[in-house]
Amino acid sequence: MRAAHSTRYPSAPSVLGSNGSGAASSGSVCAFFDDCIDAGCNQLELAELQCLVEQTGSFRAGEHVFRAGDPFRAIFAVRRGMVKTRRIDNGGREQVLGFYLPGEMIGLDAVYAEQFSYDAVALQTTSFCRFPFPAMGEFAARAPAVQRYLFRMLSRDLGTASLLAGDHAADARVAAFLMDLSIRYAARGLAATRFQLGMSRVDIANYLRLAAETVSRVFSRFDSRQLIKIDGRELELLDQAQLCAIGQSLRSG
Amino acid sequence: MRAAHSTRYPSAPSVLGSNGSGAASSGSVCAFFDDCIDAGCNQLELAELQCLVEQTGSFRAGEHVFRAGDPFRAIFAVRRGMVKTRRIDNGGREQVLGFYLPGEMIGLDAVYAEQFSYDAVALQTTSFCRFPFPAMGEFAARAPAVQRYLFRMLSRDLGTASLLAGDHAADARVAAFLMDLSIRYAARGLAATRFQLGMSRVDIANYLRLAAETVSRVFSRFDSRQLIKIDGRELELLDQAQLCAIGQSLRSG
DNA sequence: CGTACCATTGATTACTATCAACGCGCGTGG
DNA sequence: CCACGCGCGTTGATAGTAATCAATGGTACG
Repeated sequence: MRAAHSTRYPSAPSVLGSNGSGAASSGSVCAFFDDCIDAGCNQLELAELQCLVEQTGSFRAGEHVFRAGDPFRAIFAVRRGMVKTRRIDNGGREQVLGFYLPGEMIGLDAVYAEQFSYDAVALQTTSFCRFPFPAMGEFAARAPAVQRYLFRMLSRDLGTASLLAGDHAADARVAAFLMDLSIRYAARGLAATRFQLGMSRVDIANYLRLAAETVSRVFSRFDSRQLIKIDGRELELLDQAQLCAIGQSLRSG
Repeated sequence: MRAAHSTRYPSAPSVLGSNGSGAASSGSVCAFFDDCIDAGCNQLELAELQCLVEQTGSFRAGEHVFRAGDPFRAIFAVRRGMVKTRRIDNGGREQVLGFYLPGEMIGLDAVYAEQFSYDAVALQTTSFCRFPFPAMGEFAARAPAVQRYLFRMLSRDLGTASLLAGDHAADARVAAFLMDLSIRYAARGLAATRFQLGMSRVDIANYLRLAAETVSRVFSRFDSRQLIKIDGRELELLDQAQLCAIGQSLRSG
């Protein structure tokens, strides 16, 4: 499987410490730095990037980080907490577009647009690194590696979107969803087999285009099959191989 | 990939000569030129762009334009015919990702990647404009308008992908699909209420994540409801307003 | 002229949405 | 302090919809 959000990010944390700034915790704080290093940013560029970034205060659960229609002024990278992005369709119904874990970036696709096309809502107490524009854009224009990186992230999101859209089996979607989370946690050096899924069943269901009851039932089924152990939002993955298999099979063998 | 791509754009689309014509896009051959004009490319840049483009020979139905894994060397814009993009998942099943009409561009998301992530297959006899890289990339780097345009197209694709992913009602998906086609034909100045859908029911079904039989049934239902008139692959839209409504309503009112 | 492939239609099955009821934890306010 | 409401999560019963299996006719192509 491709793993929706993830692939690259090796567990390359402390590389940043090289240019002074106190070593950021064990898990890296921000995808941007890591990936910039991978992408070949030189030290000068990296230092410049570091000067650009700001830290936001924290948002509480339910608070908007930005709304659809807000002018685009910055990219956000989650430092702590969790965020969902969503859109409200013409019928007034919410459509959850994605979840963002610590270290992941939101708002990339608005880089060259004038405004955001969706809401970002904190699911827990959440804080960010903020990369302001147009300063950031100018920087990117001068640093090809950054430019390329932005593009690649965009392309990646594009592939991701169509991923969950694909299969229709509820089991498959949920399994793929769990494995995706696991992989993304692992990519940041966080616990990948035992973690809190920070969002409600309703949000998961909406994201996967299922009914909340169905999600709940699938969880129960997986639990009784010893594939996972779930208690409220506390999750443990017991058989990743099989989950992965379920996630891929629509109906084949 | 055979075919003689050597010519230098002989029958240049008349739209290009529009120093002040304003003829706009009535039957323009290639989206790139039109949109570049909209995006504010100056004449110098436009002329340069024209030098870069090549024409490909034609591909027959079933032939590959490129395959997943092929090194990325160019963006393709459909001149005539139709193309589907697809991916083969680990189970060996085909997943249709999209269809491309005359004037539309394929391969954008590979701009800064090293290789294509999906196959492109001609559904009919199809020919292309070909924008070679890295020449094109260097050009884009020098022309901010082009750069912005590429990004915007990428973002647009991203939004589109999640569009069809959303709802689950077969009627809604098919209706949205038809309206999407219609709008895209209209955008290129082609007949928008009466056209040939160039792909098989199987491809449509795969794209919409439905069974082929279901697509067939929905067509029949729409036909008997006087929403469309369909005979084989010849389609006429009789009630676009209602189709649009069906396409958006999942279950609201 | 036969062999695929495509499209349509019918019968049956399987899955998931929906409706409904219940328990739980939490914050507010009486 | 406790009652209450509210959002969340689980589970059961039911119904609707689309997948699947199956059969048929049309058409393009060698």
